[in-house]
Amino acid sequence: MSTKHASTEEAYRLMHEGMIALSEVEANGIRIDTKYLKKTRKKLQNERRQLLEEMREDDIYKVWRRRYGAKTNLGAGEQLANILFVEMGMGKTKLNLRTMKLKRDSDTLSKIDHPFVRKWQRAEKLRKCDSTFLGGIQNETCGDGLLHPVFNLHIPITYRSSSDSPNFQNFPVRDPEIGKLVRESFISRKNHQLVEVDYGAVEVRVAACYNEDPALIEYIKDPTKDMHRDMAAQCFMLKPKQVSKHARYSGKNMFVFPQFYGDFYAQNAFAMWNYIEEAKICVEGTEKSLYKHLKKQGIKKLGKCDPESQPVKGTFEHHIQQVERDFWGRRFKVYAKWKDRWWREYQKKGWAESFTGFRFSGVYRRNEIINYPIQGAAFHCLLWSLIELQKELRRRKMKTVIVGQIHDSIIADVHKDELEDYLALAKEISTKQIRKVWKWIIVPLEVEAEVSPLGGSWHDKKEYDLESLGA
DNA sequence: CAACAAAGCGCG
DNA sequence: AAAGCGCGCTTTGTTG
Repeated sequence: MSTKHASTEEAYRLMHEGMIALSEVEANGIRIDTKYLKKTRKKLQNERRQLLEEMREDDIYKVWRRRYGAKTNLGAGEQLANILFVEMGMGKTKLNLRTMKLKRDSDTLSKIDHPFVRKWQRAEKLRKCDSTFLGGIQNETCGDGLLHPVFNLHIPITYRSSSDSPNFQNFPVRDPEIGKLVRESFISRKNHQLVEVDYGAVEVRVAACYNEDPALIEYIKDPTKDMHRDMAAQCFMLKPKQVSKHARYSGKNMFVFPQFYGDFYAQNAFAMWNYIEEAKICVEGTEKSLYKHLKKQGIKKLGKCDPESQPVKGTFEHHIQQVERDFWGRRFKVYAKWKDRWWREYQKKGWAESFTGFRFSGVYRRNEIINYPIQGAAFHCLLWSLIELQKELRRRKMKTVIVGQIHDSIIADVHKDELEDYLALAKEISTKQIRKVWKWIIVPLEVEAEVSPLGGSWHDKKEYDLESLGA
């Protein structure tokens, strides 16, 4: 391997300075709309109460009541599973043989077509939103309206960070409705606006630094190429032009990323099939569902997706197996070789080391020892940038404060007169300066920015064109 | 009553 | 051969 690695001393220094920088972030705090919290929690609780009332009118509730009597609890998933799967024999689920409990996660329940189950799922979603997120924020917000989430560097075995009290790193965003409800709680200080700067595909870029796969590097360097679109096209047997936004999303999050993290075809096929069935994904520019399109291409069924049995020809599972074979055997074969080499080296030495000088020693599984140094080093790019950005804000006596960090993004409360300076600075540090210090970064880095309007909330953030900043 | 484990789910 | 990973938080249900 190259000599471009950081030393253990440098790794220590990064942790030391990182912890100091993050403690400043923590001290800064993020402003909370406490009135909005109160109002919204009440609203959620009312809607949930309404749903529970309606559920008590359903015949399923009668069965529930007969089975559980005074112990009946409409919030207990275990009870629900027993009612649906044992008492009423609706649908199928799996039994955990160790604990003898029935599975009742949202994928399982979604397959049961009944209004009672829909209401139950909705009620649970509202409860999680209310108690974990809004409640968590409310309980930790100080009298001055500032929230000070804690950031840790000494906990994750990957050498990433974690956050608690409350966890600032898992506020909803994928579900638009819940994301809005929660993120409207976060507002800017007076004359400030919330700004989120995040690295684009930093894990993939850092992975490319380790494996030096020419095909992967080409995808990163050539802006006209799009790996996720291409993989979606291959998975769904489309031309690249026929790949819709949703199809690309599926290719990215249900094939490419899981594959990079060591998942395997059966799980990918299962997830993608469910997604196109439920979300009714179409061939781009037409009304034709992907489901139908695949049927026309000779793929009529999903397949068993059981790791024990070989996939049957003509199933989606079999097709995705072929795509996987092509992915590692042809497209990214240098990456595949690197993974084998990395694993063998680790088995020989008993440890592996990240580019950033952090050592992973102890017992790891194959996927872990391959992923952690990538995941860790990707976060260290963010941490390094945060440290330097913080230093520069202080040096320039700026009013802008960094208020949070989410693995590959930095959230700041930026003074209205400092917006352009801040964005230019953040971009310069995190894409240019870092590469002068860490020579192991052999591919370009990119950042994207989202800015919320003055007086707006974290939810109101809009894409900001960094190109418009000029040199 | 407190302490704990398990399940589930939010994010990257 | 194996078949993603890491976190934090809440609720339920059990145990002592």
